[in-house]
Amino acid sequence: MVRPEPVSRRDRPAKPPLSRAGILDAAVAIVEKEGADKLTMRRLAAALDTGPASLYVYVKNTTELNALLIDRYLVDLDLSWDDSELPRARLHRVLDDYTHLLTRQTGLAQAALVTWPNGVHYLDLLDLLLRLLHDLELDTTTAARAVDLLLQHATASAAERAAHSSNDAQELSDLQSTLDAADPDRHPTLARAGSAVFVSGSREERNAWSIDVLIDGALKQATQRRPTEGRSHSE
Amino acid sequence: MVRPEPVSRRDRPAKPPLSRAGILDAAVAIVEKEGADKLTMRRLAAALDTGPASLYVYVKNTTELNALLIDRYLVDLDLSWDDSELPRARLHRVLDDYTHLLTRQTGLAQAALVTWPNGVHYLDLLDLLLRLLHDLELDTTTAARAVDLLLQHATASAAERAAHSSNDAQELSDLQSTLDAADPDRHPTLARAGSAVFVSGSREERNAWSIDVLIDGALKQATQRRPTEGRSHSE
DNA sequence: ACCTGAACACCGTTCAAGT
DNA sequence: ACCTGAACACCGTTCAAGT
Repeated sequence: MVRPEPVSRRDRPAKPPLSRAGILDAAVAIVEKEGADKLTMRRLAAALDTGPASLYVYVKNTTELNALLIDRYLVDLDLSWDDSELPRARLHRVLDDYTHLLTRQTGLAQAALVTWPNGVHYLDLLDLLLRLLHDLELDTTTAARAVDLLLQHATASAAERAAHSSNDAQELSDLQSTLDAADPDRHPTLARAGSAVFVSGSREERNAWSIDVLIDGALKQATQRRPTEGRSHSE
Repeated sequence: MVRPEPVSRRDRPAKPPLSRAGILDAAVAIVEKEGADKLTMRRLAAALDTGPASLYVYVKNTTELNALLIDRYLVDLDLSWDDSELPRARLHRVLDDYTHLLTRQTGLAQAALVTWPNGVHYLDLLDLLLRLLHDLELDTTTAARAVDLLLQHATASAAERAAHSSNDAQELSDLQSTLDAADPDRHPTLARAGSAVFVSGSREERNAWSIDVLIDGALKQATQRRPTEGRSHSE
């Protein structure tokens, strides 16, 4: 019974001690090289030349790992704002950037949807969004809710795109043919509209449209609140 | 070597032959009893008293299984509409129902987010939504996009709720404490707003607010288009 | 032709035992 | 005290072989 020779211990000069930062670096390397869906506790441990159990000393579970990873990615986001750019345009840009960031790696957006990113870079993003919405004359409560809605949309869009564009996803034609199966008697409105309307425009254009809808809708909500501004006696 | 006696063959009278419908029934039973996250090919096969390989004769993969299952659940949705109910109110009700349906079982919403439901009941839902939006004077293109946006919001909300409320999710307090960690120098807007604004109001109220934002935003978009109505020469 | 046992290639998490 | 080998309890999917 020949045991495989233990992988040479001298290759890396004294395998560095584990640490949150080191684990995160290795995680990024895996995501970059193999995609976020290949980031597993076992692979991560293997990359760090240890057993999976060791990771649990530094990271509570997979959910926490994902939350940390997302924040780590957020550092790449451009969050500067000089007033030469109109707030609405800046809003579009940062949300596009955010969506792109999450789309780059399959699985990252998925994680972001069900995970509150945990870290300072996420707070940076929230701060900028709030600032921009304030600049559009939204009150604090409305702005906070709008931030929620805008980020939810950006994240969900990224998750959808990543899911549909990769591996064993459904084909776009599946949706088409489902829609074409609309029975004019049972689905008159749908049949009259035609399946084409659901895929009209480019992804970028649709996305920009959605962001404007969200902003305008929030603005309307803030306006309705305006009359009661001085002191809110009703409601 | 004592083989375990084969589980009695006479318990169920002549194990019924497999079929798409039978598989789906068994899937619903599992989801109902153990939650959608426990629905796996292997468990499903076990429930049908066969090996997992057999399922692949009727279902392409897990993604297709989920798509079929979601449509199967959609049958419970109330899609009637008599004009005694204002279109906006009806819109709220059907979207609430849809969110509830997906929230009931962890994992169902997750699947819906990355999977186009496949079947006639989904078309029924689309038809009603389109009809209601037309009634609010939206043109077909705007209505179709609004449908997308409304369903995306409903699905994402359900996924978030299901994820955060169950099993090994992050605590709500995690978000609170992340927000409270806002450094007044680095995150002035956030710190001034306070962490409370991000969790103001009940879930139902926040949800209703979001739906109104989406509807109003879409209405604005449709209005802007109105001037060019007769024939669209520009753009 | 239709079905499936068994195998392949993985997972996350825990805990007793080692240093 | 800190770390981890090995085990526990699972996954989805394929394919050669059986009826």
